Amino acid sequence: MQYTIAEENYIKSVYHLQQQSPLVATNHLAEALQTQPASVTDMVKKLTGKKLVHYERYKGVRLNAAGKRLALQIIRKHRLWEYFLVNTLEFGWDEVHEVAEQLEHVSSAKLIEQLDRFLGHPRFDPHGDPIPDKEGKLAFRQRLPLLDQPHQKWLEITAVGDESPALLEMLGHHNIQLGTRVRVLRAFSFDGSIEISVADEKPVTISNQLAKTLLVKLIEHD
Amino acid sequence: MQYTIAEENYIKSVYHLQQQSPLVATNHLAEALQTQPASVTDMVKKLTGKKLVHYERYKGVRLNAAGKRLALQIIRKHRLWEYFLVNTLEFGWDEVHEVAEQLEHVSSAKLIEQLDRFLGHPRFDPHGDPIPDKEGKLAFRQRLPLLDQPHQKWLEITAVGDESPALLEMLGHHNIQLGTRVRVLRAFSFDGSIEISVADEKPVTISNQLAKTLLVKLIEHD
DNA sequence: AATATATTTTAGATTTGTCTAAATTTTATT
DNA sequence: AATAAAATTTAGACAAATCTAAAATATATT
Repeated sequence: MQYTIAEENYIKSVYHLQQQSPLVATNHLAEALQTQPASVTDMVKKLTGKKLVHYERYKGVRLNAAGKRLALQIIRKHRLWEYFLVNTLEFGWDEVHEVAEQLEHVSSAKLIEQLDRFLGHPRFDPHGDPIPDKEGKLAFRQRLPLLDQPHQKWLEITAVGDESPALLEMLGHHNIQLGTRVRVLRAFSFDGSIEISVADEKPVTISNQLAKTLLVKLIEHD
Repeated sequence: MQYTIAEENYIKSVYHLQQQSPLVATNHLAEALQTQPASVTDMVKKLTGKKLVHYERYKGVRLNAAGKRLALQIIRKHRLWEYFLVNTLEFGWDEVHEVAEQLEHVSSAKLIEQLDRFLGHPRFDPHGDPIPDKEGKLAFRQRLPLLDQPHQKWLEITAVGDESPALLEMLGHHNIQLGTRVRVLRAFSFDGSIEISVADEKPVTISNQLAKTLLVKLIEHD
């Protein structure tokens, strides 16, 4: 079957909100979709009719197996397009979201398979989020807040928790990208900022807020 | 302003139908858009209100300057995407139309400019149709029906008047592509077929129908 | 446990793009 | 020029997705 853009957007939002809690509230969904709760109730009933979600009045919604499959397909398209925009068309990170929101609704299995192939089957998008494969499988990679990491250990930036131009500017300033290696040197209790060394260069101090937004994995030292 | 997909499709259809005659009939548009004449009347009134077309009851529609500009923008997107699908994602000619119909409605000036740049500013799409530039200008190239060409002169295939898999198969069989050079050797009055030499190889006979579908330009012999 | 507050649903309306059937206008035919 | 046929428009209806306001239900507070 084919779904409308509105239906696809609801399914995607339910998926994302379920990462926080397994049952998604009407108001939550309404806020995420920038719409009114009454509209959400209507659409959720429709999606129940189409056997994509499980829903109980006044309780909340969650995706069923078919809904989850669909959500992962849409997310796959979104993230592949983001990868394309950044790596092929030289968009900045912070410019891709809106465009990918549109491209993700283009429906053609061949288009996505060929795009994936052209891009070399990337497993992570430009923000470090995993790109579901054809079967919906997500590659795993640690995404621990830089803030809480042990000192002196080598870490690699794996993802960012925000896609704003402001963050991109900040990272440019500090010479940080996905894949950059850092070490936490010390923490300041005054404002929660931390001192880190970026790519083994001279130390810089970054704010608590930035350190919470950067996600890392622990790496073997070498 | 932003236009809906339906509005864009109407504008594009009016543009194409105007190539045949400057004033487009309601029934003509209805047929092209696979819809009912009554729906066309409604939409045409809406487009008149949005100052994209000039319309007189019972007479017909034509694009005004703004409408033509919009049509060329949409066609630019359509043909750039077709070029991308064929040349980057290795689609066949005959598989691109549907997908490009969807992609052409994605709205992002940067997307199109970067795509155009990535593709190397192509001036003709995979069917030989010109790709409007940013300002809406179309490159000119002769597109004369192969059928009516003088014998013995060197000709180059510049476009095809049809995008079907059947035509693609036919051309594959005869080793003909856009850019291929041919000469008309003789015509048969029995069924209107003609004999041609393809790339100076052994002669082949092609049907009247095929000879009408292939468009050529005259080239300097060398 | 009763009541107040917050959340969610229902009811009824609106917009967009479409439809069918009937009415109108134009074009073609006698 | 009158009439028949074709094309077009109008009128009224419908589905999708949304809205506001009111009603219903759940949760929190005393």
